[in-house]
Amino acid sequence: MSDAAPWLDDEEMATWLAFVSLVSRLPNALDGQVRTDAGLSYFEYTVLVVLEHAEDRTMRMSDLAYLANGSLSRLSHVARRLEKEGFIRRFACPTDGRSTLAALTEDGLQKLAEAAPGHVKLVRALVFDELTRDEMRQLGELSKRMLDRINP
Amino acid sequence: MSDAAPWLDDEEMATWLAFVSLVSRLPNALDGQVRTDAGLSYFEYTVLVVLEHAEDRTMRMSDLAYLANGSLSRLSHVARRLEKEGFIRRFACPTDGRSTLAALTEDGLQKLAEAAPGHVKLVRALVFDELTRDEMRQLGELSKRMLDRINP
DNA sequence: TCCAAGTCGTTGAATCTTCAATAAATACTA
DNA sequence: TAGTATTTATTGAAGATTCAACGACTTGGA
Repeated sequence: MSDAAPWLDDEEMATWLAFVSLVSRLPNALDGQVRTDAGLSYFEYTVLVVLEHAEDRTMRMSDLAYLANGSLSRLSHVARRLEKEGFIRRFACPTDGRSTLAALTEDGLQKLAEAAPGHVKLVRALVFDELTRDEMRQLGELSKRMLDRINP
Repeated sequence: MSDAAPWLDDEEMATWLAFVSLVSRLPNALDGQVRTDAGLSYFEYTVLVVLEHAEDRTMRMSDLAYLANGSLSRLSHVARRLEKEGFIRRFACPTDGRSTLAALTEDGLQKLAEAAPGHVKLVRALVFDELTRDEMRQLGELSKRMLDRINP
């Protein structure tokens, strides 16, 4: 902590204000759509989407939490709710007694179908319709680099 | 809602996965630093920063909520905590009886000083150190455009 | 002026998330 | 192999956020 970082200059500050505002507001926008269309939070929706693309639509809780961008504890609480509603089921992992596997049910798959079209439409409207192909690639590139900094 | 949006192609999907992951994780990273350095949530910190830059370090609750990227209700709850701790004070607006003004106190200013250096350092480490000048400008540009889509 | 409609902020209840503690199983090491 | 350290997941309590309802005030039009 000994070395002080220089403060942001005007251009950096303008960039930061816009970017941090985007980062704060985009999740709310996504959440609102999914909640309206399917009665799920965006995190719950993400959990179901990740499971949908997993092999056998099944995944370890730890891995699911990581891919859904949430903590294991958060997932555990949410999984209880999702299981209670019948969208997923949980069972012990046969090869590692510590692990729990979560699987998407048919009801969960159907729930996804309710939210997905509206979600794609919103993502297009808010993000992709605004970008050229090159800008889109660049956004992905920059995002990956920043992510690498965030993750250990 | 009649027209269906085409699903994302591979490049779009890869971009979206990275971007949405970033958007989900960056707030947590920022929150952790501010919480460690000053015992504030990132939203609380943002509220103080916005006030710091306001005229007379004073601002209407509504405007403050907007600029801090939160709902008015959220701000109202947080303002109670911040006021209790002595970092801000609230008083009736003299020109509009409906409004409340919030002002940063000396203690609040000092609290900011505890968190700011670490915050700049982290923002640099996670975002700006990773980008060239042109990429930085581009990120700001794209962020602004997406924000315009989100806001009404 | 008076009333209806709109704006501004707060509040309490319900919901969600985090944090720390715990339990159970596996991996490592001497 | 015994003992310790790690990994995995869940839980309950504390804290934070959202939502809907409310009260107080202002604005605009009849």
